[in-house]
Amino acid sequence: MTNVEKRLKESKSQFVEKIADNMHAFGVSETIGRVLGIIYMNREPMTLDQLSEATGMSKMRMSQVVREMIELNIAKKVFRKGVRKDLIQVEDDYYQTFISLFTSNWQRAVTKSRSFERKLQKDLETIELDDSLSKEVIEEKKELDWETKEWSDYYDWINRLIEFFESGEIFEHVPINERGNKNDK
Amino acid sequence: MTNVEKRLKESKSQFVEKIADNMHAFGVSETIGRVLGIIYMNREPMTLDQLSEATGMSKMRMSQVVREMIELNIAKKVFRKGVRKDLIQVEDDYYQTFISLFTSNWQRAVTKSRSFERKLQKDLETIELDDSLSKEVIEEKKELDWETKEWSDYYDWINRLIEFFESGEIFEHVPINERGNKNDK
DNA sequence: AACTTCGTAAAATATATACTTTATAAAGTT
DNA sequence: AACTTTATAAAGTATATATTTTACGAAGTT
Repeated sequence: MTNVEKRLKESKSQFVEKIADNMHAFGVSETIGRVLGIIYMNREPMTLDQLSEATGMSKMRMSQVVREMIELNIAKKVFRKGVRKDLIQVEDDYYQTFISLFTSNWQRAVTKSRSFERKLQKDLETIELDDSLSKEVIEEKKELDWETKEWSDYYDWINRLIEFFESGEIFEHVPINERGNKNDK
Repeated sequence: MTNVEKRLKESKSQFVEKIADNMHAFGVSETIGRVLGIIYMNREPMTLDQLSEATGMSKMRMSQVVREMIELNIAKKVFRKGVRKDLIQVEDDYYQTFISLFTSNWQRAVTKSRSFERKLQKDLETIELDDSLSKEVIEEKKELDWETKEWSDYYDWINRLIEFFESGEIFEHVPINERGNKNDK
């Protein structure tokens, strides 16, 4: 391997580390970022064995990580005729990866919260107010009712925010700085 | 304490747990969310001692947590005449909290990345291409140059996204579902 | 100046998260 | 049917993150 080749390889691996680091900052495990970076730089889908080889981690761990990535919508399994092993392909658009990472996270939070919300609201509804209660207590009840509604609106907003990102509308208002296509450099 | 009062208190504490849980899902420690919830529900700024009492955690931990919250822009120390202890107040707007949480996180990632980006770009610039190199190697060098620029654009986009959120412009496109003011319920 | 009160740094401990090993089921091959 | 290959579940181990304990300096009080 020539000196230039060595240096390019080194730069490439630094780039992968940068992707890993970036994604880690955005709340997923560093390994997820590293695997994404490795497949991205490879330009071709990869198998669990190849990933295991490339990361130095166990195949089992790769299996776990890939599953997480699929849940996050930043990877998918692809089929190729004659190949028995799973081939994993990743999202190759930085912006889309960013969006998937956050919206799937937000979505999970919304879903989780909804059922709790209903439960709390039901609880509050069954609390009967009568004249024997002090002004302060009645006031507090009202505040809690109000907070619950407010919280519900908040989650509604997050839902609309998710849609705003996933539909791509965000790019109309925060446009990508176009630099031409990868293939006409 | 009457039965109603007990149940209200229970609902209130559940609400705090919900805030904690929600914020945990958004990448900060559960304790940060709990502290925010506690101060929020208290409607008044609180001291480290009060927080320690309310959470059952050490005062030292409260000190650490509050500092993190201040860095995240979701809390601040307020001064009150005659009070020596620090009084901690929190952001009381759900939407603003959401925004601060994410933008400060994104901002940190951008800052961290910028210096690395420059370093990598410099490295790549010093790699000289000459005719002895294969077509593949030259192609690979070009791809890396392209990726570096692409990555730089991506961070630029995140910066503009941060501004889009922090300026409040986001609310023009994903409006809050108005329900009137807290004080006219 | 000696004495408190308060906040936080540094080191030690506990808990949660990331990762590996071992074991097993499903599908493909002989 | 016996034998491989592949993926993943369950349980155990290691590493990272959250939290407490101990200690100390800065500012206020007597």
